[in-house]
Amino acid sequence: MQVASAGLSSMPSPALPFPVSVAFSGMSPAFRSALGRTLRFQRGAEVYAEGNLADHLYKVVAGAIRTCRILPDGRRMIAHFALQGDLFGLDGVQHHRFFAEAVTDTVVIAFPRKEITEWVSREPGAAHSWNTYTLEKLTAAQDRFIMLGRRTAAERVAAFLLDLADRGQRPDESIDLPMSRYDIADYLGLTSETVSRLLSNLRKNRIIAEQGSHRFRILNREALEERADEESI
Amino acid sequence: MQVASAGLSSMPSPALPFPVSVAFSGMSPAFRSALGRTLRFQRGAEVYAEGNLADHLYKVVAGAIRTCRILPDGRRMIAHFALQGDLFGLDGVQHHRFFAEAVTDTVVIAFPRKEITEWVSREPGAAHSWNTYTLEKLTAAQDRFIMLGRRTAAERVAAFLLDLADRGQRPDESIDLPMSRYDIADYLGLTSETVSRLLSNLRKNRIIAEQGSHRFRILNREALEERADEESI
DNA sequence: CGTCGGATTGAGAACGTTCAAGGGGCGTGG
DNA sequence: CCACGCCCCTTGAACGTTCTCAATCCGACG
Repeated sequence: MQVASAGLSSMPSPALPFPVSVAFSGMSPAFRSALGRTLRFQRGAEVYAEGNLADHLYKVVAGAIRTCRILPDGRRMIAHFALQGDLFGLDGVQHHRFFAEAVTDTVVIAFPRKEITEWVSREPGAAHSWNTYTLEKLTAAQDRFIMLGRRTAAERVAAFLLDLADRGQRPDESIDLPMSRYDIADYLGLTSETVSRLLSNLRKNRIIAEQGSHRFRILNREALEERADEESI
Repeated sequence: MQVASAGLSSMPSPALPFPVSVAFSGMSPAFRSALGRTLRFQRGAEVYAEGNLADHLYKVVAGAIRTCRILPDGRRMIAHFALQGDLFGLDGVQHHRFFAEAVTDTVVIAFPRKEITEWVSREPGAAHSWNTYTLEKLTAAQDRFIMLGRRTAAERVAAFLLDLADRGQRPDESIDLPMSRYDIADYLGLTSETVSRLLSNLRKNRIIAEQGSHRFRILNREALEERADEESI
């Protein structure tokens, strides 16, 4: 499993001067764990449960994490997919209001929130960086309201693929979908059957090409963007 | 129009020591405007447009505000209703990504964000308060994902009424719905007809009683909570 | 008293779900 | 190495919830 350069460096414009923001790549495991503890999770393993004390923030080094909630009747909603380089764990003030699981075998670094708080109050500019980061997250969440409230199934799936493509940043427009159709459905507020049908439809229309059920390549980005009804800002 | 005691006091547990947190009620307009500018908007008037510089934060003194976005084909989504005492305007890092309108005739106070930033960096504890506030907003947004992605129309309407009842804090379980059925629909990801039908249904089942189309009273809170499928945490 | 915007109600259509069956990939065990 | 089983994915058909279109109603206001 490839280990990415880590730290809290996926932060906003003024890169976070938090000590962990240095690249971890070449560091010894001992030093790395002094800044943030490295944890490994097997596919399906729980990182934290709903209700747990939210005393850490996590960064995905490799793999993928989903944060979910399950309703009493079994309906599940996925709030967020954290991919390589993404932070997660900000789903509650005191206690986690979602649970987090590994989508695939995953390596994360856990940073005590206390340290972040101290860093924010200590370093000049840190408060601004941190604030910008949470504000960006808030803004992204609001965009998702529109997705879930006003977009059709086809638009959601197309937008999801584009989002993954942009986050993946692969040169050849290939998309790695580590999660199952069920996961995608629970992220988009659909059913796995609908997701499957819509992916098939995109394949039939030569907009995407399948390379195994968890890897796609965008053949016609323009058409995909049209289906996502991209209205930027 | 009744004017509430104002300031940024609707903030998290450790009340914000931002200068404007003092009650405005008895102050002269001159002094009030030195801290935050008081603005009045007629029903339907725009507070800010999508794309405007997000250089202020607003507090509703009286009335109600909606923050919305409209898709190219006319579909509209309302991200947030700001009622008496609520803050709004945090819908973008640099520029507003939604527009804000007055639902009814409304009085708001506009605080320059610059002042808030300065206050956060100046006052001890302010950073923590502010951070907690944005984190609470982020958490609330995540809860809304479940609402929009996994709840039925009936559950959404019931939960919406309970939310308004709790925010309104009226002793007699009466709910003031300043917004139209269209607004409610665009907030819940439904159509106005569906909202209307479900409200009629609640009325027929003696769960709520109508007191004019913009005021309801909860007759049977237990039944309403059951329909909202309340699963706390 | 008439007009207008919003609210309500009905009927039919559509989108997405549900239920059901079949297929395929992968790991495990024989 | 092959067979089996387990997921997960795919596809089909029927169903149901919600939307769309349309008519009517109601209350506020001139």
